[in-house]
Amino acid sequence: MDKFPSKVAFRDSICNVIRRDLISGKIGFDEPIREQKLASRFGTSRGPVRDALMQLTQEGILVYKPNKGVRVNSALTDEERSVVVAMRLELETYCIKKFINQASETDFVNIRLLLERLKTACNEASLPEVAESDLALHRYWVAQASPHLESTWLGLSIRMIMKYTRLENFKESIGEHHRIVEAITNRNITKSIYYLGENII
Amino acid sequence: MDKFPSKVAFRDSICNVIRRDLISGKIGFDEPIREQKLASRFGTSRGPVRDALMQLTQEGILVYKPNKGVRVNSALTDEERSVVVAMRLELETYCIKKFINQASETDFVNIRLLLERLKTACNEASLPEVAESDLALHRYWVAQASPHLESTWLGLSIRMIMKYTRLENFKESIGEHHRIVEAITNRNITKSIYYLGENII
DNA sequence: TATCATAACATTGTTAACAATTAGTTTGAC
DNA sequence: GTCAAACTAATTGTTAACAATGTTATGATA
Repeated sequence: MDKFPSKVAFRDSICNVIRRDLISGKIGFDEPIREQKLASRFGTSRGPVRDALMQLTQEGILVYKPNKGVRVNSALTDEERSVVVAMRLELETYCIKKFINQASETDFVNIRLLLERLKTACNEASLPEVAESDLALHRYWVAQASPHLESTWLGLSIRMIMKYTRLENFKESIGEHHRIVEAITNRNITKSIYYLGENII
Repeated sequence: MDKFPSKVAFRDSICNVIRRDLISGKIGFDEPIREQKLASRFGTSRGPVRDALMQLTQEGILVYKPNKGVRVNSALTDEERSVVVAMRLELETYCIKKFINQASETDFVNIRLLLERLKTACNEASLPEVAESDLALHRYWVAQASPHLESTWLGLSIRMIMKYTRLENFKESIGEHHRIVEAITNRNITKSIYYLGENII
């Protein structure tokens, strides 16, 4: 039975676990997802599980059919994915600009920490962990710059990752993010956005 | 006590009603939303209401605080709104292109019907009804072209509307949509997208 | 009167039981 | 042997009760 940090709501924790299972391929496309199974896995009742599934449905990861529960959503087409990429780039570009203008030294410390975490994950070659720390890093400046749009951003990013990860070239990923973080901490907007564009494809 | 078409899930109906209340200003910003109140209004228990609130939270309309429930999310800043506009335009442009290439005569009949509904609403000057039929029209080609991205699109569109409606100039709205629909039924991609860009601002 | 602890209340979080629906399996007529 | 109807099991949908948390009102004390 999985355990959680105490204060976080059940549903969020369940969401995170399911996301990880999806990224790591533990749950296949079009595979049905059973509420009771998850409930016993997490040691809760079906209530919080339903909340979590509802949330992931809205994120576009899962798809819901009345009286038949949820299943993993089918993958985006290549065209759809490129639209999603463009939208995410639009959003994240705005966030990075804003973040660079408003970031404190503490923020820079934090993103360097997140970068370290990503590097570690890459070196350990653990795909779910890489995906998670990749998202966590990007998420940091998004959340700082525009909490309003954080959930929008998350939805886009998850769907991008689920289409095909591109996260298996770990070395590249380290380099790309190192460049981005460096440019940000130098408050160089142009370079930051350029490197971001190279990363988000 | 509000009533629903029988086959639709409770949560979706509740979502729709809340969305309408928000657009029409019935529920103010930062106003708390009580589960029990909604439950008795809809004649259900709190369960389905919670599902609906969860869904709207993920849409970005509501915001959730642990143990304190949900409240209406604060409005986007002007900058954030323009980012959302750009994203929606990106997405909907793709959908219209695709829609024009794949649409059947039935589809054209349907969007003409939806256009009529919008015109009627505009003439009756009922803001919630205008907003709803406006969304319904756009939603049609989005859903046809890319069901995968429908919920993404909805989230963006709702947040746009909530910032400020721009829907009070009913006459303009009729004209704009008339031009879009005409261009689409002529399968003229260039014009369709041009008029779309004039409409989504 | 101002302040703080405490008790009443209101609201959300969780659970388990029950209802409704769907999926699967057996039965039986032909 | 095949198909359909009836039955059974599995799953989701809904509900009401209870637990945990947050909010407000009360009252004693200084």
